[in-house]
Amino acid sequence: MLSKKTKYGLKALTYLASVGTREPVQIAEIAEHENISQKFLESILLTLRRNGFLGSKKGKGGGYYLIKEPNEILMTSVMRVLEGPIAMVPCVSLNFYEKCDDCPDEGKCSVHKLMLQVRDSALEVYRQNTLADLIS
Amino acid sequence: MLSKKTKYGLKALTYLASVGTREPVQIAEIAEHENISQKFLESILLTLRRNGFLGSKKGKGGGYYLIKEPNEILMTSVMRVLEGPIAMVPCVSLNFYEKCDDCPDEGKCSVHKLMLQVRDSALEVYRQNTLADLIS
DNA sequence: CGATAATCTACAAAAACTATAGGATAAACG
DNA sequence: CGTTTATCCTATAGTTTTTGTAGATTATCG
Repeated sequence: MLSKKTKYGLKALTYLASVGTREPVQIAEIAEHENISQKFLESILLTLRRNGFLGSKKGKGGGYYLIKEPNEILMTSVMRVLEGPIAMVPCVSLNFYEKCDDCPDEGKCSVHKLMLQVRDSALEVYRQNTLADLIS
Repeated sequence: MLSKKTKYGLKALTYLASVGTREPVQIAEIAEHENISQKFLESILLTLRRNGFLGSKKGKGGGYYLIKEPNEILMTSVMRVLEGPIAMVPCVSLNFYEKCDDCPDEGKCSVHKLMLQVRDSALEVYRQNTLADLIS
């Protein structure tokens, strides 16, 4: 299942992209427009900022804004930051590889074999989509 | 992330398929061979049986065995039973559709748009793989 | 300065996952 | 029969992850 964190994060990014301008948008405005708990959204926007997707401005007239063009924001990187590894198993992860304790030979592991294909197909989708592609 | 339940369930199915015969295989043997907690595996095999993948036999010489040919067991059905819906969001699920509370218009939702593609690509992988394909 | 809005840490509630316990049931076998 | 074997079944406990909430702090604007 997709976490609410990812869902809300994606919606927030989409909203910021759809606004068009680079003017800061307040958390409250995003939260209200997308029906998200403001405090929860707050923490999500914070991680998006720390990972280079958003800029922020404090105080009156402050808020969050996109740092890059929507068509430069790949879903691969967004998903990795919000949802974590794209692979469903660490042993097929490109960026977060880890060997399974229980598995003596990855080459013969059915789970490995299947999840490798799932990872590749998901990766292709995320690579083909930028934030710009998700705006209707 | 793939749950351990799914991982272990897949491994158990693979093991039963690789054995080849339709002779019952004891839980203990599967658990030992695949490095799985026996008691946990027990509950997993039970749900696989209840969902029509396995047959079982009690008492001496008992155990679990495949009911169908490995090439007739599609990963779509295995994954749905073990892991749940293939879609990452209920609003793009074929078998478990549910509308989002927070989303006024699915057609305009960026999450919906992206997850629809992810579902389709995952579905294609699962449809192309039977249990027989996962045996090396 | 006073109001506004993001920042940050810590923590709490809820849900999901990963098992474990222990008896019930059924089959095989002598 | 009765004993042994192995699955069946329910309940529950422990852990981790998710989903938030609280409250004080810091920066900015006018």
